[in-house]
Amino acid sequence: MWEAKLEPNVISYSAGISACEKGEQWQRALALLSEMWEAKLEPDVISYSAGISACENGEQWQRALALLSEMWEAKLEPDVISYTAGISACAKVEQWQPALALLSEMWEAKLEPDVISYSAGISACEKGEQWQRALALLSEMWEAKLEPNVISYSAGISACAKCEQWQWALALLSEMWEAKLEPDVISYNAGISACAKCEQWQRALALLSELREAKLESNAASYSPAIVALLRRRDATG
DNA sequence: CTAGGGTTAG
Repeated sequence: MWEAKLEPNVISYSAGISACEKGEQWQRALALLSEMWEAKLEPDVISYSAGISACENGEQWQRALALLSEMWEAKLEPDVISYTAGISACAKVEQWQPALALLSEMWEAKLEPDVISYSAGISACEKGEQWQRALALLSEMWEAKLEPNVISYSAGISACAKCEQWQWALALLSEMWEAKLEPDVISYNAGISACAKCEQWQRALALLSELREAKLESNAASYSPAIVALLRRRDATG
């Protein structure tokens, strides 16, 4: 654009930053942010949030946090989306403590985290194998009148699955029905995975049937854990 | 008109 004597604006730069998604492109994203300052095109909240997401994809969680600080310094108040992107950046690399710290920081900054922020936090707990904390976040959402949705619950069930807490995974599935939230394939698959990991193969198969009865389209992730559980049982029983 | 955030297996 510069070469064509067309001056890019803040939106063009933000789009460019957002395009720096894969692999090592986070460096390019950060370079674009600096370039904006040099060109006196002040990056806005969206440009920075896109930069934070680029850091997430590049697994650069500290740099994501650094961008959030930089925003405060530049008097560009990060919004709910900027923070949520930061939480995801931490989640991606299993940094559940900084992810939860960001959630608290949001409340302190009077930036009310929304359902997406909490779901990202639950996902961070899942990656960091903190199932109790994932459950705590779900309760916290209800208390804050932020109704968890199917995605929040699926993330919670995954956290239970990862930590081999099949009873809690099933409890969350029931809780969804009580809350009139219909579990989707992802919720079921996470539940099947939890049961399968704990050698609860009958329960895994029961969930698989439920999934089919609900006319939800099963996929490879629905069957793999159940098959693994059955194979383990076969090996165990000879 | 054109830009930013959350869920599943192994």
